[in-house]
Amino acid sequence: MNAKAKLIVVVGPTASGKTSLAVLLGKKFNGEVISADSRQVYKGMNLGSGKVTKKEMEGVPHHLLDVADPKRTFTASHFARLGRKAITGIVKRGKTPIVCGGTGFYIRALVDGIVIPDAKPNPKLRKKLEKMSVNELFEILKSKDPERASTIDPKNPRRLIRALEIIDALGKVPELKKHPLPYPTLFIGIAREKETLKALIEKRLKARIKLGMLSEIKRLHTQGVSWKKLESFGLEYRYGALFLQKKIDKETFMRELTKQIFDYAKRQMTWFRPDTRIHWIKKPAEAEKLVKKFLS
RNA sequence: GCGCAGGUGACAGAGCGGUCAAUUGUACUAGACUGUAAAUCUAGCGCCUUAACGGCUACGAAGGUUCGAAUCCUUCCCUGCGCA
Repeated sequence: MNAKAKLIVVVGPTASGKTSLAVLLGKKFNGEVISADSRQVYKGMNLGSGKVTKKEMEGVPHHLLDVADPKRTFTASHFARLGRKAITGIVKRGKTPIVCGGTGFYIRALVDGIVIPDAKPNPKLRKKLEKMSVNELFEILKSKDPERASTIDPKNPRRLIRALEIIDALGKVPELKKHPLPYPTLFIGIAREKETLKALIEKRLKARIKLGMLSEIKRLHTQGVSWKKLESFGLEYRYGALFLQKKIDKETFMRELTKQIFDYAKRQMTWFRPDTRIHWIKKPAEAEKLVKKFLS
């Protein structure tokens, strides 16, 4: 449609300041933000997921927030579909889409357009397969689709089960294909020293708790989100749920959660680090400069 | 001062003559990622070596016994508990 349309992607570990950078860029460069965060898509999960508030948006429209019900399962596939739609809309309006988030897989699915095999989650089959050992699962996979077996992590039950699920629906796991978005794309990554990040994580966690993060979790539970589900969301929701059920005490809650968030940040970096397209910046001004040049 | 127990890698804690650079947990570090991705999974973790069934230094310290010691003996240092 718009031959001149360009895309900006902001990534970085949790608590690095992506949200405010995206808003800043949105304001300066007439953009709209597409959140790429696997937890912020859920309604009612605000404080625990670090969702931007209306006020913090400063008038910059945000997409892909509150698009899912936490009682149901939302996936990368849904995200890619909705994200694509949102970006098309933004481009049509003559504005610049800014994808911003910490979920590497979602960003890859959306921006690089990896074609996720068209096999819906099959809870019945999953339940059955979950009872088997990794070795058994791997043996079955090897006999049914040796190609996928040769590339898969043979010890990861989740991957194994999904592969078998795809085979159940499609016969075999299709070769990985990509349909990237057709826009020139600038990748910006927020770099943070380990110690700095640690401090930011601690500070942010304390602030969230003060704002009522735990009552938010309690409310979700009251509204019908099971403890089990909340625990599966990880981090704030997992440890918050454990604490509210009195499975852990306050001290353990704080200590473990802080550590887990930091570990998560490291995992995020493992994901982003090898991506050579990313321009790592330390200050918002650097990002501004990059974007200015990129858009001109 | 006497009696008993004990000192092991970042910490906790196994090992009690060879197969031990030393089980395990935690911590730490790195990595993977085809519809759960804040999830799920993997690897490394004394030093040297690209790596090794390779070399070196190691189980409080110093000696000793033995073909061989983290493991046995002696002395010393330190810690805990009991009695003075």
